[in-house]
Amino acid sequence: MAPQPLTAAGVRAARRLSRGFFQRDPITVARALLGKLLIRRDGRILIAGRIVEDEAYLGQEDPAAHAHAGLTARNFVLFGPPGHAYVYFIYGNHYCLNVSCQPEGQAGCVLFRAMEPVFGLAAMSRTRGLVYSPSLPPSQLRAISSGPGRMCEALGITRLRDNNKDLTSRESDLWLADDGFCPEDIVTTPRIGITKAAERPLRFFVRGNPFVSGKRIA
DNA sequence: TTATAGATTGCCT
DNA sequence: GGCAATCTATAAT
Repeated sequence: MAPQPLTAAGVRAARRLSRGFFQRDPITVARALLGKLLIRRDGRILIAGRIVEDEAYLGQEDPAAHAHAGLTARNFVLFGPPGHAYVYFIYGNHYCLNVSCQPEGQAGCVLFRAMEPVFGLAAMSRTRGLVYSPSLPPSQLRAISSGPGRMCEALGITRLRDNNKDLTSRESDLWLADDGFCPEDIVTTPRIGITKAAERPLRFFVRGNPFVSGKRIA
């Protein structure tokens, strides 16, 4: 299945999500974020993807969450105001993007795991070191942004550039937006790639969407 | 000060 | 399917 592309006008018309959207518990926010657009503006270049997979990480009571250790120099964004980007470097190679949830002082976030590229596919592919053509097979289109590290690379997300950025600010070059799209069916599974609290059903994805990471399920 | 595991990916057999 | 790459936070000397 090929991605469902948007026009530049379609991307610009989408309404930016406000702080109140993120000022809720991570499970509610994670579910609500599926189908929303993640948009980057790089000068005159616009890049956008539709969120199709994410995971909720709770506060200090969640052993798998970075907030579990309490407030540190690395995770301070999680304890700050909602709607801010928490970016960390993992395995010496990749960045992962989260958005902070809950009122200020309360930790919690959503990890973005995969998006369906909808605008700027050539630019994303270039950043990913891939060669783009509209007629690529699904397996190669998936490689653009299915996976937390791949998504970040496609959007040019780094810790230096984006950590602690307010994604709800009008000036931000990275934001989330609602274009009215609503996923029909959401699947819930355990989170991926963790060992602690690995049984908790806190991963969510759009059923049947080919850009969800990992093996094809449901 | 040194060791190790980690919210991953891509290349190898 | 297996495993190396390669940085950082945190635990262990």
